[in-house]
Amino acid sequence: MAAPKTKVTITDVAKAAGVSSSAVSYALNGKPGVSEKTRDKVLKVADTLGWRPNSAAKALSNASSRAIGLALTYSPEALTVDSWTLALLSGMSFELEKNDYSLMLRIIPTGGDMLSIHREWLADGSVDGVVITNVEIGDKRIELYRSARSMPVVAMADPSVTGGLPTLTSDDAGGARLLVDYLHELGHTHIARVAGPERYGHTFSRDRAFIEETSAMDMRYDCLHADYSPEQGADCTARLLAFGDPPTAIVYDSDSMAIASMKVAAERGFAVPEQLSMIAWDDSFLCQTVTPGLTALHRSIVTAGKQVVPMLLRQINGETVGNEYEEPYELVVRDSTAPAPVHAGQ
Amino acid sequence: MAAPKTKVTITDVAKAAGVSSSAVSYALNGKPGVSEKTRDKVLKVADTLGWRPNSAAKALSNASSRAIGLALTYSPEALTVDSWTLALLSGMSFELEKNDYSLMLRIIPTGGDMLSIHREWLADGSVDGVVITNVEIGDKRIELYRSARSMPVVAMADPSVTGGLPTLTSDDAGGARLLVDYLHELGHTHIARVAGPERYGHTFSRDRAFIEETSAMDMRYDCLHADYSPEQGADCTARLLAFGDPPTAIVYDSDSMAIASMKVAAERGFAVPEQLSMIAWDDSFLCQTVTPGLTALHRSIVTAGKQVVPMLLRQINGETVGNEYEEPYELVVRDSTAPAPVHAGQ
DNA sequence: TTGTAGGCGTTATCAG
DNA sequence: CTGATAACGCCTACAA
Repeated sequence: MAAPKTKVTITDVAKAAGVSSSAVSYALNGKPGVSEKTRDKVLKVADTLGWRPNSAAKALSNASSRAIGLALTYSPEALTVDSWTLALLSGMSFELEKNDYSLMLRIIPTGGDMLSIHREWLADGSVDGVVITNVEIGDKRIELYRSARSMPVVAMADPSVTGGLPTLTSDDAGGARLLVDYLHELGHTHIARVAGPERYGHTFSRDRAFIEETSAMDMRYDCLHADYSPEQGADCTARLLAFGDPPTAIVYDSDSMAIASMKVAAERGFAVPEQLSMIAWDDSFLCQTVTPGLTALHRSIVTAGKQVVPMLLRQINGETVGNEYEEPYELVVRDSTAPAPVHAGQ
Repeated sequence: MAAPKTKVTITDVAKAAGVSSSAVSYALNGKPGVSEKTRDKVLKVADTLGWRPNSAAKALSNASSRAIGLALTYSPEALTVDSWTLALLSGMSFELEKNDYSLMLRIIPTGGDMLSIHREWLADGSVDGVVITNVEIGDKRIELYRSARSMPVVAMADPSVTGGLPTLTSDDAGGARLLVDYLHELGHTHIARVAGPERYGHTFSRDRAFIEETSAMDMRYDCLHADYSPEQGADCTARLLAFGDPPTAIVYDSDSMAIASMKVAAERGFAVPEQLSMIAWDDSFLCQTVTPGLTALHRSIVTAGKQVVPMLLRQINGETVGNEYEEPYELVVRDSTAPAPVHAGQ
């Protein structure tokens, strides 16, 4: 077959088929208003001519771009190993492809002007819907979409920070309780956590749940906040272990911080898990491949990505959607956790 | 400020400013043909009205979408930790944002119909340019874009498989030589490699360079091909170590396979690096955080991503671009490599 | 310097 | 069942 010369339009097809352009449009879109015979002819001609709808013209006419937007923040250090982002992209893409939608991805440096991207999307019609992640407390994006009310949105966050926008929530408080209770059962009375950035809503949810649950269990709880980067994770661990009375277990808000910290523990002479238990919040292949295997709080980000898309599509379709919840967290016990060490003299 | 009611168009601005729509267009695009006074007025009105150009209309009118396309393949297992992909996305996004371009990302399952995505892009005008990665030998995409000649493209691959399309190449052969020579100097005479999928052009380049260089150095060289997944990486390692006469050094085509294999080596009783040296092709934070630290062949994928975008933009701009080369590989020696073990009795 | 008119490719309306 | 015709919002000759 010959390469299609240039762009072939619906008018070309109409001309070649000897019908009007509207007949072609009907035929091509499987709509009534055209005879079977004409339809077949048009389809055949369109095929041989290699016609494809022009996306811009379609978008202009329908006021729909068949794309959804995702704007992420880029932290040069932390991103290199961020399995979360990639899993989300995969999950979303899987559902988007099924529905003939594309993903408009924008990644900007941390601290960049993300809000203007959303303003653009809100006004220029280049996306039919938007997913918001890493929602901060008092997040401007929430306010923006809330006041506009014209753009399908799903926020992946705790409902307490999404101001009534459709939300997909992971049970962070439940996860925190799961971890605290597990460590409590192992006899730990002093635990610590290296958390994600304090400004994020999910970090806050976890913070609060940890405090509540440890206090209910009468455990001592220390918490340091980092940016998910291996470096800061390791730093925080070093600080925690330098205490006169260091914790006997540390929970990390990301697998990368946990893994980077294993080396620190080893260097400081803390045997894992005998003297120090370590747990990663969010599981990945790394947790199972590292030695000792890292006990982790598991959830499927891919599944969350798959879940968020239909919520968007339903809105685009004019339906109202409420909040949904991700699969619950699940504790995967490996080799990095053990009963609390018995202090000499106790 | 009040939330902009609905979409505000150029005509609305014209009406509000009391001028014609073309005057508005000129003013907004900074083109001559309008007085300073009018321009200022228009700009002011547009701003207060919250006008933003409609992307579809603009695209239709200019035949330009200000988006570039990237279609990737999704392997549920391998993707979870693929730092390569994310680094590429970051690098590309960084440059794209600077130039006011978006990234159209499509991820499909391995074995899916990627070609039809490209046919779509070629015909529907939804992207102004395309980046092709993981080029296979005899890749249909190359043929497609070569015969169409209408779409700006950059292939990230070896020029030998890109059929004359503009190409960004990493010096895979050079990297291979670097590794072989390094291991040779350490006294290794029998090395192995767990490579990526055989169908990829870059795998082939490495394969050939390894064979040539090891043969020149009079070294024995074994090679197994895997899919970059930790599982297959570990499997291959197990097989290699089960030989009666196992290699004393193994090179992995991805950091994830290398890391997953460290556990296998330990289980089989191979001390790293004393009895077995391990090297990862492509460096990441994981390599330095793991114990022992993994010696790695380093390159900046982020930089490559940054490099590929201008190549595309220049083409979009009508310029002709040739092949370019990524920064050379650099060997980062850590703790997983050592002189070849001396055999008992030698 | 300004405004009018036509085109970009589709979809949708409304006569025939 | 068909085929003009008018949007969609922007750009750009071309006239005034």
